[in-house]
Parts: sequence; C-alpha cells; structure tokens
Amino acid sequence: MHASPDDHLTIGEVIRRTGMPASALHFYERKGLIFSESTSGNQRIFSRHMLRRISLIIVAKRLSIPLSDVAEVFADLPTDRVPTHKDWQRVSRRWKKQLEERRRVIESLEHELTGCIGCGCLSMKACLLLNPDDTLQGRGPGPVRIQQPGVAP
Amino acid sequence: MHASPDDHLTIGEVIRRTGMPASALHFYERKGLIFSESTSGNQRIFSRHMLRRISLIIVAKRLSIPLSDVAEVFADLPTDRVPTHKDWQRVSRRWKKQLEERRRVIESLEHELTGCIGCGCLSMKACLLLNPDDTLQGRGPGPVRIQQPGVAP
DNA sequence: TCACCAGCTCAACCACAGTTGAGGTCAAAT
DNA sequence: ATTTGACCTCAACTGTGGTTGAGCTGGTGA
Repeated sequence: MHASPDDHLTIGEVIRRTGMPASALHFYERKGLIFSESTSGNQRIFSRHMLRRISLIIVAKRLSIPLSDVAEVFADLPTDRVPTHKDWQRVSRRWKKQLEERRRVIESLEHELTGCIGCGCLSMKACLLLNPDDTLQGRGPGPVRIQQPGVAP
Repeated sequence: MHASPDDHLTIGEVIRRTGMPASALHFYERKGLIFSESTSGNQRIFSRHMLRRISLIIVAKRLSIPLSDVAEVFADLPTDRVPTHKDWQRVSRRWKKQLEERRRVIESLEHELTGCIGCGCLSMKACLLLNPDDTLQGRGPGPVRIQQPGVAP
C-alpha cells in the first residue's frame, strides 16, 4: 500500500477518508454526482476535491435532502476545483431554508393534531385532519401550508 | 345503485366515502390493516367501522406516519367496534409525540447547520455536521489539510 | 342473450437510495 | 508462478407505499 500523489486518490483511499462504502460511491458516480478518471487497468482515480463533493453528499444525507437536490446544487458548483467558502454558504443556506420549511409543515400538523385530540370525530365531511385542502381554500391568505413531497412519502 | 345495509359496505361505497382507491384498500388488506368478508361471488364486504380505520390510515399518511406504526396502533384497537374517543386520544397523542420528536430533530439540525454556515470547513475530522457524535480525537497518520476556503489551490 | 359495469387476482412496475453477490481483472507479495 | 487483495461490471435484490394492466368472474338492465 503506497501513498498516492496528493491529488489522485484510489477508491480505497476515498473510502478510508469519507467512510462511504464503494457501492455508494459507484452509485453516486452513476447518478452523475461525482466523477473519476480511470487508470489503464480500469481502476478509478478520484481528484482530491471529490472529497468535498462527497462531504456535501454526507451532509445532505444527514439533513434528509434528496440526491436530486444535491444534483441541482452540484450543477452550480465548479467541477474543477474545491468549492469556495461562498459556494458552501449558498448551499448551506439553501438547505437551511428547506429544513425551516419542513419544520413549519410539522408545526402546522402538530397544531392541527392538537386541535383534533379533543375532537376525535374523524368525520369524512368535517374533520380538518382528513380534509386539509378545504381548510386551506376556505381560509384565504395567510400562512400557507405547503405539502412537501420530499418527506417520507 | 342500491343502498347497502348500513353495516355492510361494498368496496365501491368505501371508495366513495373515503376517497381511497381500490388498489390502496387491497394493499392495506394485504398488510393486515383492514379486513373484509367475502360474498359468495368473492366480492369484499366491509363493516362500517372499517371506515374509521381507513380514516386513521389517511391521517397517518398526512402525518407521514409509516404503516408499520399504524399496524402497531391497530393491534391495540378493537376489531369489532368503532374506536372510542379514548382510543382516538391515545392514538393522536402517540402521533403527536412522534411529530414533536421529528420537529426536535429538525431544530437540532437547523442549529448545527447555522453554526456551520460561517465555518464551511466540512473537514472529515473536525466538522460537526459530518461527525455527529464524534469527539474529534486521534487524527490518524498524515495531516488532513483543511482547505483554506476562498483560496484557490 | 348480450353488453356492461363492478369487482376479483396476480404480476409487474414506479421512485428512492442504495446493498449484495457473481464472476472477472489487475497488481503486488511470497 | 501463484496467491492474495483491491478493484471492476452487471444484475438482482432490499423496503416503503402503493399503481397499472391483463385477464377473469358476478350481477344487472335492455
């Protein structure tokens, strides 16, 4: 086992550094989230700044951000160099907004559920929990509850 | 179109009353969440109180409660009669707790992310986002250089 | 009687985020 | 020279929550 030049990492080294299993790295590459070159013997060689991309994927995983969103983010990121501090701020603010949105959805559901605990009618016609759209439409403007598709369907 | 006796609903009536497609009802039955009897001609006949169970499933869906949890809840519910108000309170309080838990997780992630926005290191060894419960100890061999943000290599 | 609708079963398929295993290749160590 | 160990590709499978379609039967109205 020899040390690769600082800028060219084998997949084994990437695994050691990121903790990601090879299968996941292969998967991300198939999805176009990360890239590599190949040696003559068809082994992957990763640029060192791929580690940053993988870090971002790991963070996104922790935040339950779907890979499709990560792909969007990566589309605006340079492929040839490490993202700048500014890049990271843009990404992290974007993801923070998504967390906020998710929290608001949950808070609103908590609110509804609290109101329904004492009721328990579960009437198909009258229950707010069962008929969310009527509620929203009838209430006019205000804090709008957005059904977000990304969360545990 | 004939009215069924109040206590015996065809699947079509259940669909009309709950808005659930037949495929979903079949699916829930396969999963053991709802039951039915069969006519001589192999058609499903649902008891009227199955509507309540289906309502609970619909609520769980809105709350992103997995069906496995719904199954647990149903295990403690009577199969032969409509759940009481007390039953509903038990369920709704349980689900409310789960929402609270989800909210707290999100809040904590928001907190972390806020702290990381200004940092942006994403260091495999030091970053809290990347190492949720790791006290950054024992760097291995070789320095993992933290890329100076904003300084192009 | 014949069409037609309601309902049935069963198999296959969707997205998501990967994992697992088979079978092959490449490179280094003994 | 051979045996590891690292790596490769490709296909199939996991679990969740269903949907879609094919092909069949049951009951009813004209």
